[in-house]
Amino acid sequence: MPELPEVETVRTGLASSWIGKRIDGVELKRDGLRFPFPKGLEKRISGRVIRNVRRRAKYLLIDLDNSDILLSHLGMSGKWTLDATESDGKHDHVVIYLDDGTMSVYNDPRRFGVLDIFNGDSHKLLDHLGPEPLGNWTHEDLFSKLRNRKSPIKICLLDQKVVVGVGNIYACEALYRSKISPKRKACTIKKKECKKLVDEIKNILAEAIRVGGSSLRDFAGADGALGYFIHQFKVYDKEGNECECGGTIERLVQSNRSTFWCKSCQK
DNA sequence: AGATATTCCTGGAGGC
DNA sequence: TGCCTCCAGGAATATC
Repeated sequence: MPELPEVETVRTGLASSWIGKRIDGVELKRDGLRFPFPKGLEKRISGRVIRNVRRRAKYLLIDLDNSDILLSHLGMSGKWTLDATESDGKHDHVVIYLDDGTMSVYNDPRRFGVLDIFNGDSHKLLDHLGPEPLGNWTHEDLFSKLRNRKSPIKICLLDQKVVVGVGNIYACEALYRSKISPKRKACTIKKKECKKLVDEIKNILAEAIRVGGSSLRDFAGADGALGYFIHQFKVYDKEGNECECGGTIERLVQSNRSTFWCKSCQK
């Protein structure tokens, strides 16, 4: 379940392995993932040199030397394996051959991922995205986005127009740290609470990136598979556990998604 | 425009 | 053992 920190960690891994390499060939083992692969993708990227690997929200952006940009989203179960030794796994969908003789394999059992290519600064999947939480995102910005929203704060945090990169896990954890109930209508969150929430979102994402970065070697695994790592969570998937305040962690369903929280200390 | 439900997909867990 | 159902996740899409 890659959220922003996991994607950022994958970006670091891909960058260190890919930048400066030329793509000698590409093999697509199916028609597409969540969307069909663009027509002529193999021809379009073969021979190109990778200039940079960037991230926007949970999207990986791979800059090629002809200013084309390859876009990769891991969906929920996507994984890049660098320096792979084989590429015939059940859910291996894309193989990229680099000029150093290595093979990078994209594996994704659930196929919620995306692989696309575009040129210019506009892409349908990127155009509507909200602010990066680790950029100069402020509590004033969050406050103004929430002021007319009647849905629960938890749901708004998952809305990529409000802020990007925060998924189900970090939304739960950030609300817990901020002592804000996930059920609160977003428009009732005070400016001071937005400040706390923004601070905690920045904190937990930065912490997770640090953990991912420092454990990149282990996290990458012996086979070089970049996926997601296990972070220490306080409430996520901890239903029934005792909270530090003495209360009990509970699970509730909001818009068909699990929310974990402590009724005693989140108000 | 905002809110809500549905959709994609597979694997793992739990029930019987 | 095997089947069935449910659940997890991101985010576009459709519908109200």
